[in-house]
Amino acid sequence: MRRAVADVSAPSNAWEPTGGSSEGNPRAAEILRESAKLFAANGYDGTSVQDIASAVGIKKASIYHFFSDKAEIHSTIVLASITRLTALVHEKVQGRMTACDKAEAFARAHAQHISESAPFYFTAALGYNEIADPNAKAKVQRMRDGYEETLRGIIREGIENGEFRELDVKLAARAIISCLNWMARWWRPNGPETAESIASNYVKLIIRGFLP
Amino acid sequence: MRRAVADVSAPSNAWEPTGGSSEGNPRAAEILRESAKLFAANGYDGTSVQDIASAVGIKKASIYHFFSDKAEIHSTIVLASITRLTALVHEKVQGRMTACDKAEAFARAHAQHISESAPFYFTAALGYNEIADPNAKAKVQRMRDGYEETLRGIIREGIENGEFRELDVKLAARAIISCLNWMARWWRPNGPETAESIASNYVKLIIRGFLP
DNA sequence: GTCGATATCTATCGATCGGTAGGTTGCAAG
DNA sequence: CTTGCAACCTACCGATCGATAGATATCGAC
Repeated sequence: MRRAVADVSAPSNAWEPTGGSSEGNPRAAEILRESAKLFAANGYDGTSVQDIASAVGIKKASIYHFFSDKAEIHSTIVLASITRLTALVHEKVQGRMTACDKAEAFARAHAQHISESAPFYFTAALGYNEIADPNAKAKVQRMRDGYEETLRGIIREGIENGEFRELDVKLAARAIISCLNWMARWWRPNGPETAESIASNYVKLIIRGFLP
Repeated sequence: MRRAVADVSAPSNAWEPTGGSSEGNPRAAEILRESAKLFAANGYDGTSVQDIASAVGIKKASIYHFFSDKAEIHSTIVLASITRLTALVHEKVQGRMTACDKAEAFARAHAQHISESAPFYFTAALGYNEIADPNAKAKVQRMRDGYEETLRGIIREGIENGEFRELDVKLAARAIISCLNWMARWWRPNGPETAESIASNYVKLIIRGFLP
């Protein structure tokens, strides 16, 4: 069966996916890019290795020269996405900012990743718990936990310095992340609003409920 | 491939799924219940008709006596879920309540549906845009739109009567619904918190940002 | 010019899947 | 006692899928 999951037109990625067998190999990187587009559009099971090969313009067997199996392609994409996401968050959230500004920077970093790497992000967001390989799955889980913990730390900081009232940190972080994650289900690059402005507005709205 | 999507132990449904070929047929209803469990746990493509038949305790071909194909089983489940959800919302949100109370009742109705029909809800929430049949898909889309519009109406009401400040109604409704929908990705019936209390706390937190 | 590594190909396998054809059983109505 | 139909069965088909085996092509190093 071939079911449409998302209609995604991919921008070219400025960053290079790392890890797996793709390290510095342009053809492997191309396979990852095309696979991400197809996974995002049709889902993992809705994408055959033949589909990927056709998109790249090579034969199916050639795929197996670069990746040991289909699952490795998928887990490499998911890992690359979460790696890039956490890197962006660490890059944007730092230094002397208020907790409010940090929370907004956090959301903007997330949104930047969405818009600059939509196919990778959609593949990861919609299928990050569908990873077969236990090692890769554990690594992704650890990175997602660290990512969520970063936001919790920002909120805790805001409570400690009096910017925010006493509140349930876990719930508050989860609310913001839920909004960001759910964007993968409805936001599309060609839509009227940029991902960054939506994410920023989400945080501004929700953070008002954090104030004393 | 068989990938785990969710670990769901299903409570028995108090309500009867309607529509499709299941109308009042206990065996058809059983097929729907078992299918919902499997779809929620392994996804649509991760569930074979043979899996469903085994779970019910009959042979594969017998499934086709009650449903014309696998897609019909799926769309019947999704339709039943969204139908039940909107019915619950209409039942709980009515009469002379403040907009705040209505919003919380809205979220509680959503959460009640999650906890009383977890397999149906997970199947619908994770795969409602994977419906093949255009008619069913349009119907589901219409019901989801109406459901979201109900929440927008509540928020607009709150703005008009002064409970809430002027705010972006679309964004605000989407924030709440994002939190509720994302619960399908992490909340499990056996967890420490009830779906109702989580949903209620989400709304209480976010709604503080709505106040003047 | 030869060798070896990398990249790609053709051809095919075994398994699984959704779905169908057509027979069998059991029971209720006449 | 027979007819008819719902419910279920056995057996099978055609298509597709992920993956493999093994041949070929390209090209830089020596």
